[in-house]
Amino acid sequence: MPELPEVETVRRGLAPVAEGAKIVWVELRRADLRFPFGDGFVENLKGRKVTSVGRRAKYLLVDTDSGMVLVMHLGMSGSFRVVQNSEDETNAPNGIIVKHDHVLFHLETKNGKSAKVIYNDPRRFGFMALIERAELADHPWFADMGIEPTGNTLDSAYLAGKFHNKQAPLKAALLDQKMIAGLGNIYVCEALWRTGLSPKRKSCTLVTKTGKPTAKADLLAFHIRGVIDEAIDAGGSSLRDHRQTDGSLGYFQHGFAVYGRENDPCLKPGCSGTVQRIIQAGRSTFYCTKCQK
DNA sequence: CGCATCCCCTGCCTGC
DNA sequence: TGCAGGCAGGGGATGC
Repeated sequence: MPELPEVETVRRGLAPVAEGAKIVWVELRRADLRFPFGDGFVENLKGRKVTSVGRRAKYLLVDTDSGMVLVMHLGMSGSFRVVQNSEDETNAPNGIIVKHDHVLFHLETKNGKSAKVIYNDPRRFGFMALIERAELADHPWFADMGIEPTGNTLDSAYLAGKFHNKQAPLKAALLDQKMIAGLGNIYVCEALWRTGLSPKRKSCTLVTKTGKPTAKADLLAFHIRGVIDEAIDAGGSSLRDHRQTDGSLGYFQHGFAVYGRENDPCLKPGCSGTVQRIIQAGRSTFYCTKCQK
């Protein structure tokens, strides 16, 4: 599921339960996800208090009172669900565990109630690690990371700086987390459609000879922020059966203009084009060849 | 260095 | 019905 809006939705679901809670114990149901959990993963979390639940790009950052941060990435298929003590395992015939539940965080919330936060990940492309807060910025996962596509930090001047002399197609450049951190396949396709830019176009064509952003670069920055903000407001997108931490569904997938709409008519008013699917860097790109140039 | 290709893993959908 | 093939929202390693 997770691009930035989905991870942010997860963060907002976990924060009310986890912030201020004590981690009573952590149950690993296998030795690794994508990577091993690392030495001392369980021991260093046990008995600690969660001070905040944050996010950077597609990473969840759970700060604890030991000064260590629980860093979690959902990969392609990771999800969390929260089980409160009122819906205990005694109510379920086979307990609360379902297939691909890999990690259980047993919490005592700030209200003194017990709760479990359960990580499920069929494909196991997700990962978790404990990192010292002071070392986080220099960690390889974060050191070269680009800016967030939310708020007002992303503008055309930033894009111009990154795209100057860049030969890579726009699709590849926008997926590169070193440029903008948090964009994924869906929202790159949607932002390019909104802007009327071809995903195959060379990135440097949005920069003038003197290094200034073109009008299209202005528009692209505007639409990247817009699509991300709208998706967050919609609770993210629920593809297949992915759900939020409380089991509810996001609904931004109903707002896709091109993603997953191969051979369907372009939705741009006045455009008679058809949405095409091509493969770029091994992944599907959806776009309208008529209005995206 | 920049860019393209392939891979990690499991599940689901399609077509034969 | 069964099975093979293709596809999936992420990121990293490799090779040119």
